[in-house]
Amino acid sequence: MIQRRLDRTGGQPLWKQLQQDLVRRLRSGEFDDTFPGELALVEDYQVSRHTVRQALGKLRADGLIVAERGRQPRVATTPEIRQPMGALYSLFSSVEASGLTQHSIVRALDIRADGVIASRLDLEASSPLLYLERLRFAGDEPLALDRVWLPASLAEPLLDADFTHTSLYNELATRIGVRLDHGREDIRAVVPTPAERAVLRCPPEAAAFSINRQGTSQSRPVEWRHTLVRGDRFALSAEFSENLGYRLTPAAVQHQA
Amino acid sequence: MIQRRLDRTGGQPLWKQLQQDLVRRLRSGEFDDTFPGELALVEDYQVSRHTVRQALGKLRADGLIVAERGRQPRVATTPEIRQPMGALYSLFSSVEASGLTQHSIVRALDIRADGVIASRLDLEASSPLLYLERLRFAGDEPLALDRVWLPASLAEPLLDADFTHTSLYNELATRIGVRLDHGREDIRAVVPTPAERAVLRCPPEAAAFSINRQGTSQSRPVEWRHTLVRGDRFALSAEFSENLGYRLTPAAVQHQA
DNA sequence: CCGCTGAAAATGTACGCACATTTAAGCTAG
DNA sequence: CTAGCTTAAATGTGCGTACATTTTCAGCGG
Repeated sequence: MIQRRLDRTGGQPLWKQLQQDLVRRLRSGEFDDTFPGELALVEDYQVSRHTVRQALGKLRADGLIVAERGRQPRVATTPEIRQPMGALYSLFSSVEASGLTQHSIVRALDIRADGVIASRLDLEASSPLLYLERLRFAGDEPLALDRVWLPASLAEPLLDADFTHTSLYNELATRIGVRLDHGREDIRAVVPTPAERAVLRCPPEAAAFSINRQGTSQSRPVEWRHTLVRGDRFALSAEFSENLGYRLTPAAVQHQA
Repeated sequence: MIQRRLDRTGGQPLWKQLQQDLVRRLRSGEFDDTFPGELALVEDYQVSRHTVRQALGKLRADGLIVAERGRQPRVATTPEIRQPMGALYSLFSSVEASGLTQHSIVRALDIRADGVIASRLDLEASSPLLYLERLRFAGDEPLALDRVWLPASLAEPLLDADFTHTSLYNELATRIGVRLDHGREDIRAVVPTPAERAVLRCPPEAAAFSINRQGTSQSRPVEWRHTLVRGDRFALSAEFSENLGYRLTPAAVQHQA
């Protein structure tokens, strides 16, 4: 094993550097099979076991690894169940879990200006925005009508992207290197308008979720989104406890209306 | 300072005993002015500073105390604002925050049996249940129709409680000593039936949230609840980030329809 | 009386050691 | 070849030490 070096000039605590380096290596998949033991890390990084345990303790507190007596630490199953995206993510992962395939019809993808939306993104009213409107399907049935506005200065490279099968966040991450780390959303129960009902092919007596959402990346507003989700087949599901707080979980999806 | 004793027979780790004792003393209000320093605890409990730090580290991770270099630890302000209750709690606290007063009309409070609900509470189908049905108001307008079932074996003392102004959880905590620590809920968007619409005084074109929820206390199912919330004036609001996960926040309430 | 300085105190970091307890692996006997 | 035992290895607990860094406070001088 290669001896790894840490910065001992006192800029950052050794255990913190070690923790960060382990997180990095862990995310790279290096430890998918086996996680190194404490003594191995002592050897590799040339620090005391005390320091190693301090770093591992933090990783354990974050739920990245699990450790037991006499047994080597292992990478926690479902490493990072971080709820990345909120209610929408929960809904779409519910569909995924139910075995239905998802795809979208792109109804619009262009650059336009909208003063109201721009102000919600902390932009000048005249700022150009990339606008993406999709009708999202779960299986053969429409699931949601999704409209997103992003600053064109940031998102213009996505103009030629194909959004019929890939997610916006995927494209944002891979092509622009922007990852949402914070957001806010409002969820309302509404009755869709006749026009919306026609697009979503809802039965006449169905309600819907209306979700407004602002996503930010490093404190900068990156997206404003409005999604209308059919309420007759999809539900939000959540679990909460003292330790874990409030967590959205994949819900059951009714295949047939 | 009195020397305090810990059990050194190996039943439980010293740091855990210390942690639990400190939590106990902390909750009793003993440390409201000043929290003892590490060295003081070393003296009091006759353990090493390492052990004391291990216990304090846990308290700090739980957010009970805050510590800084060179400064004595202090009891954390707002000790535990844990999101206790999920979507419903969020909705009702939104109303509270908007300045509207809340009260309820108790439509039913009795003991009855319901096989379906009982099975959801992991009880025999014939088990008696305490049933509470309330119409909850925000200001002068109905907000939600709330129906709760609890095991009668547990909740029977609540039969003579007055639920027009106090919350169920309050009564559960003070009169029975049960506090919910875990729960699961489904949130659906629905169109209320004409009967429901009449009770809630909804406009004809309004949708509603239908929330089903099971609450547990120490792994034992304690309540099953169904709440129908008017969707024309109330929304769910949430914030999410990498650090804090998904947190429901009080939303704005529209006073006028 | 105010402000500055320096000492004392407190926590943070880092090292070392020893032993307990549990798991995993290897080895032996049947 | 398998079952059971023994041994090695790994983590958990607990103690000690030393020094760094920061805050607090007392004392001193202006």
